[in-house]
Amino acid sequence: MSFTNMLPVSDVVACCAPLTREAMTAEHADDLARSLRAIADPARLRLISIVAASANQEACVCDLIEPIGLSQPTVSHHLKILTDAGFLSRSKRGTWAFYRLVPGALDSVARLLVTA
Amino acid sequence: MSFTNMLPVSDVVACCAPLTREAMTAEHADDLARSLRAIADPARLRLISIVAASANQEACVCDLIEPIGLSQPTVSHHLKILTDAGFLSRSKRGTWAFYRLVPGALDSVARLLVTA
DNA sequence: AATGAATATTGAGGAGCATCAATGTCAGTA
DNA sequence: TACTGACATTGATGCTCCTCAATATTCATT
Repeated sequence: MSFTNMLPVSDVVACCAPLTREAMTAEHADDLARSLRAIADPARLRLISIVAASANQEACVCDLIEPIGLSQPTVSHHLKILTDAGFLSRSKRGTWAFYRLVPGALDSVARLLVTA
Repeated sequence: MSFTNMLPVSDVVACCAPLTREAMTAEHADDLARSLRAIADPARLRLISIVAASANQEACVCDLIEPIGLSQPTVSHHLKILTDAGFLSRSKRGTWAFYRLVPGALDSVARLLVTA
């Protein structure tokens, strides 16, 4: 996945009618597809899920590697994709990196899918 | 995309708490990711959009090729993916194939994404 | 400074996917 | 039966992406 020209969800869904209201433009379709691709992966869905279900709605990478069952570089890779896409935010404290959900990001995408 | 073991959205989302309520299982993540991958493509998003915005909420392939701007086999390919995933239904009348939205399919996915 | 721990980045291999040209299938028609 | 039109399938090509090993970076501790 090339994440040059990645723009966060909040921009993608700032405007615009839901998917089924009127024929969408090619550009709008590209943007929404980019956001959807970021969450269309089982490892990333589980990362989101674990982060959301964690105490304080945040988790550090060290807490995510074992439950996900992938290598540390791969987990970091997925976290970067989710962060670049605007679904997660990152804050570093000491040597640890903590990730948390960006409020409303998932809901924005969900709103675009909903029918009427 | 291998569509062996493809199961429609309705089954994927029959049960289960939204993504952020509790840590999801690997199987559930796989299923949801499969559904999301089906719509995480600009051409397929536009197909859904055009079908939904058409008169009677249905459109035949011949009406879709020109606005999408891809070859006829490619459009058929995308329509098959959306149909297998449970987002579109197909009905053949004469030599024409008409596609329409499966009611509630998109909403089911949207419900899983929504936060709390 | 040197060491160790947590995370990120790089590079590579292999699987998956979008696309098209060519061909196949099937219904309607002459 | 032959032919035409609408759509589906097959096969090939090139690109995208997931994954890991190896390496780099960054921060705290000694």
